[in-house]
Amino acid sequence: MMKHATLGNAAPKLPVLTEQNVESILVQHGYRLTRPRLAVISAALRHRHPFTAEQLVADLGTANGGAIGRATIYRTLEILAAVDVLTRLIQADGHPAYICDSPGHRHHIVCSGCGTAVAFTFCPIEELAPTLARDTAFEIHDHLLEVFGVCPSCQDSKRLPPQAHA
Amino acid sequence: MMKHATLGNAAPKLPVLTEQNVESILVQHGYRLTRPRLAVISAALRHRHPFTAEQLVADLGTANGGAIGRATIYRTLEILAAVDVLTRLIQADGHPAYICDSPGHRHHIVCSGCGTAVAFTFCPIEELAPTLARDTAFEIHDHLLEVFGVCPSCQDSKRLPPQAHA
DNA sequence: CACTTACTGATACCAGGTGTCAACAATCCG
DNA sequence: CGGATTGTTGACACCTGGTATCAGTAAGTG
Repeated sequence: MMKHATLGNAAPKLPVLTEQNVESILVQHGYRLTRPRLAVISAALRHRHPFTAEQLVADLGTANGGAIGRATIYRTLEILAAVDVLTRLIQADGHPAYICDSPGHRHHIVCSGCGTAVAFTFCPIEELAPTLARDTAFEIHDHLLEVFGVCPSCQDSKRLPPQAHA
Repeated sequence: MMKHATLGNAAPKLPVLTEQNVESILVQHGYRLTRPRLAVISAALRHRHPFTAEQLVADLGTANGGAIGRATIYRTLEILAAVDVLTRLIQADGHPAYICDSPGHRHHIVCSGCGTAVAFTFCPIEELAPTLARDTAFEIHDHLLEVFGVCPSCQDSKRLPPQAHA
């Protein structure tokens, strides 16, 4: 068994999501393109690692140079998740974070060291669901799956002589 | 492929966890058996569905008849999870809840209607992990998996004539 | 350009949870 | 059994992450 020699796309060739992509998706869904939303989109896309909502608040919030309200940032993240260009994931410490992705069902493997997340499209629940539904008599509607581990570069830094400067 | 005709134990024959079990497990791990802890254990075991920490606070907290501090309740839940008799799971609405289980790796399928959770021991990540590790070069350490659906009895109530009294 | 309506930001609030610390009480030891 | 020791407790303050409200603002439309 276990014929899935590849995982859909574990690391390579994820289509890049641009600001233009996101903007047109928003318009297609009937959302207005406002200055605060554009700023949130731009900031979210700049992050290559998962980021927390409060990080965006720190970047863009009225407390700092920015002029975007906390509520607006949360609302915009919610919209981006609703149109499927943003994934909300749970980090190893249990706290939520967000990451921009092209639309489509995917899960993430998240590094407990640096937070880097790699998406994969293979979903083991799809094949488990029928058995599970039969055995439990539940109707299955959704699931939550995150994998936690250590990324290659954090593995390397751990292997270094422990005489680190800190 | 897909030879798992059963899921370990999806619904039947879960060994029952008693107060005595939990108490001896705690002692084995070097924890003291205090009056507040016994009360939390007893309250937690009384719940047959997942419960939130704040529910226990409502049941046992100093605000009500009880005399157990909020912090103590949270700390005790943490201990019970550490010795593996309590699972912290995430409900469909994203909020955490707790449920008592005999020790062992398991996941839950949680009803979005009534909150009922059914445990299963089959873990699809175990077989996925090697492929994932190879494809991403991550060291895999842990994972989070919850399945959401509707339990048989909530399916029934939805099927009833929609002239509900509410 | 004016108007409709979605959107914004300030503020207050909530849930869920953690840190601190003096008082307390399980257990150990003799 | 009677302390002493040390893990544990409860009150309290505080924190993160997020939501509700609502008057004011600005996108998009004709």
